[in-house]
Amino acid sequence: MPKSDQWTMKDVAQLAGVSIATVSRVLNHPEQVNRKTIERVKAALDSVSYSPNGWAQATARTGPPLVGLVLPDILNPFFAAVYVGMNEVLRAQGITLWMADSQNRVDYEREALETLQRYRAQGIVLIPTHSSANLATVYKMDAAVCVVDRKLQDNAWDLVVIDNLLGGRQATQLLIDAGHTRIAIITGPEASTSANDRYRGYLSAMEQNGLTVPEEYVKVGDFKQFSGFALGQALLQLPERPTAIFSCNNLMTMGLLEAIRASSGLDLGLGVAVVGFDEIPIATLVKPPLTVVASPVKELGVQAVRLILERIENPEKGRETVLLPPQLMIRGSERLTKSSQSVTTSSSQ
Amino acid sequence: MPKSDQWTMKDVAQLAGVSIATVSRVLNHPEQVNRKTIERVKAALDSVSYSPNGWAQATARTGPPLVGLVLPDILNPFFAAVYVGMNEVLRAQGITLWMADSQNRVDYEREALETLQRYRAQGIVLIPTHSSANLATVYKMDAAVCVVDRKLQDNAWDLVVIDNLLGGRQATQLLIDAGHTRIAIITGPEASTSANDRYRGYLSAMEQNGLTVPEEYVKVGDFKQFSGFALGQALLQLPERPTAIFSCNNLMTMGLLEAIRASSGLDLGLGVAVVGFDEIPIATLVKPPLTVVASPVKELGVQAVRLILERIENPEKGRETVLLPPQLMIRGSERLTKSSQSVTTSSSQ
DNA sequence: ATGAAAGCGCTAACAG
DNA sequence: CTGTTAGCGCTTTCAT
Repeated sequence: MPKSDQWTMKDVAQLAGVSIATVSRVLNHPEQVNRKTIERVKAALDSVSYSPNGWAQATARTGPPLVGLVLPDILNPFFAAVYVGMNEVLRAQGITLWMADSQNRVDYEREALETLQRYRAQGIVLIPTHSSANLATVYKMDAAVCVVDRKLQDNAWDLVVIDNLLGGRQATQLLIDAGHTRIAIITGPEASTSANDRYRGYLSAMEQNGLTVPEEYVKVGDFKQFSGFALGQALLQLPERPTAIFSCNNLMTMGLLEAIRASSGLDLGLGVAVVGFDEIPIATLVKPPLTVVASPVKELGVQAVRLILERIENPEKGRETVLLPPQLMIRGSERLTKSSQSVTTSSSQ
Repeated sequence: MPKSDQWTMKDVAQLAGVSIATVSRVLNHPEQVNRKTIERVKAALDSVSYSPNGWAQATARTGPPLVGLVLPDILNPFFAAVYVGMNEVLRAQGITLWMADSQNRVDYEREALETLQRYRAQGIVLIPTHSSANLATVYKMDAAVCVVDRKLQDNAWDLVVIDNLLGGRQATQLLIDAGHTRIAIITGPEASTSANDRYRGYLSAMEQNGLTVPEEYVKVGDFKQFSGFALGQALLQLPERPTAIFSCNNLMTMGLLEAIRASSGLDLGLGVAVVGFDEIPIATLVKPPLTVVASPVKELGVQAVRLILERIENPEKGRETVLLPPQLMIRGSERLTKSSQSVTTSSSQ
């Protein structure tokens, strides 16, 4: 319900019978103003429920503290958690956080970065969509930049990532320790460094244990639920079916579970074991509960903000990389249940 | 990597040997400028990779198109989907979307609203945390306001909501049709109008079918996962245990499933049936797949933006309410499986 | 303690 | 076509 147009300081000044400077003072430095004048101005102020024009304020001062977050998909709870982590510490500092969803598109990502540049953001946290597409744009940023979760090709900025190599290795080792030898992997897009690292961790653990990795055991997904489903089905239909699958992100794990559920003669823990990367909300709801390599997601945001704030403070500070160790949540899905031999018969009745 | 401070139009003008106005022109109305001058200015422009100061632009013009979204919890995919829906249509219009997470706190919500007011947002989409706490603040908004998903006490603004009454009725009827008579509900906080409507829908369906609702069958949760878990456990331990439970939102349904899973002698479809409100990502992954009353979530955002844009166009337009019908996703969890009689014995071995 | 005035970086008439 | 000029709404000297 827009009222008459917006009130300016000039209006208020006129109302209170003072100069515009005085109004500004009661707003920003009340201690410099006579108590009685304050009263009068305040009365005028909320008689029109005055609200300062943020844009004008910003030009007159240096521009307000603003930090931006550009992420690939807000529907992914992983990324949403980064927002939450950042927001918690920024709010305490009185800094505004602006989030943009690039929808995994490099052009949207570039737009978002340019917007942040236009508004002179002091800091930018970027979860890149692609490891090199927007490199040039990022170079031009006048803000403190911190890259999160996925590496850029040029490692010139502060960085906060999960130790994906370690995580991939741990997940795989978990399966090996559970007695599996035929272990498949559903990894992410080649452009994703996290996916690559997890994959490399997998390879390293396999090799270290003298296990072979048949080509058809390596499926490259796109980190979305459907690819987990489709590739999961493909794996389950192999003649030499893997007994364990390592799924490289939350959404694909969901899809994989769906595929397993849809398969005849198989079930989680019955004929096929699973370890996923990333916590998923249903991990404790499936049977057996799902073992995952969980990322300290909110912590990613918290650390990113810390680095940003430090760099705003001291722009000359050396580049820093924070490697957050993943957390093993061992819940049971990494092993087959006793009855797994009888699967085919028991479920076909 | 902040470079020397930021370049202004004045600098560029000087570099190109033209007036500041000319620079502004090549940026905004190039057709009014000599081709050769354009070249020269453009050269200067990107020799310093100039980026206009958005704040200054905003004061000089009317202020750029800006629409805000204030929601209670971005980690809840339901709300995140509203963001996505809004973003899709706003991006097409070249309007910037600013999102703030109120974390379900009225004070944070008020802060966010005031920020939007300061930046002269042209439109605000509000998913309220409380039905009355910030009423006064919302009244003062100079923007086109559209309330989404939860009603405010004073129905003075455009509104887009799910038809919760209908949804509650449908969910309950589904259970009744499946043969249940002992039907419990886990509803949401009393302050939430959606929760109330769903609850009323439940009551109405029960009454209409001549079924009684024992007091202990009505549990009031807080829309978070844990309350679903705790209240679910409480229900399952009742002497006169309900055979069906209607859970009133996504998170609590997750908790409820967890409680069922943790219970001895019971399982989904074995002794207890469930219908949930809101789609959840695991709905198709549990066994039997979960029947839900799903909300067209992105559509909430799309409709909200439509109303906002219409009102910006014509502020005098009458208040509008859009009631989106929920969608029944009948998947099986609303009924008990044949073997449900033998549950207690079969699982106690 | 207060007002006048300059300026923040940019846009948009208004003259030539 | 281009430069001069007057704002936009606010903050902040600099006087008084």
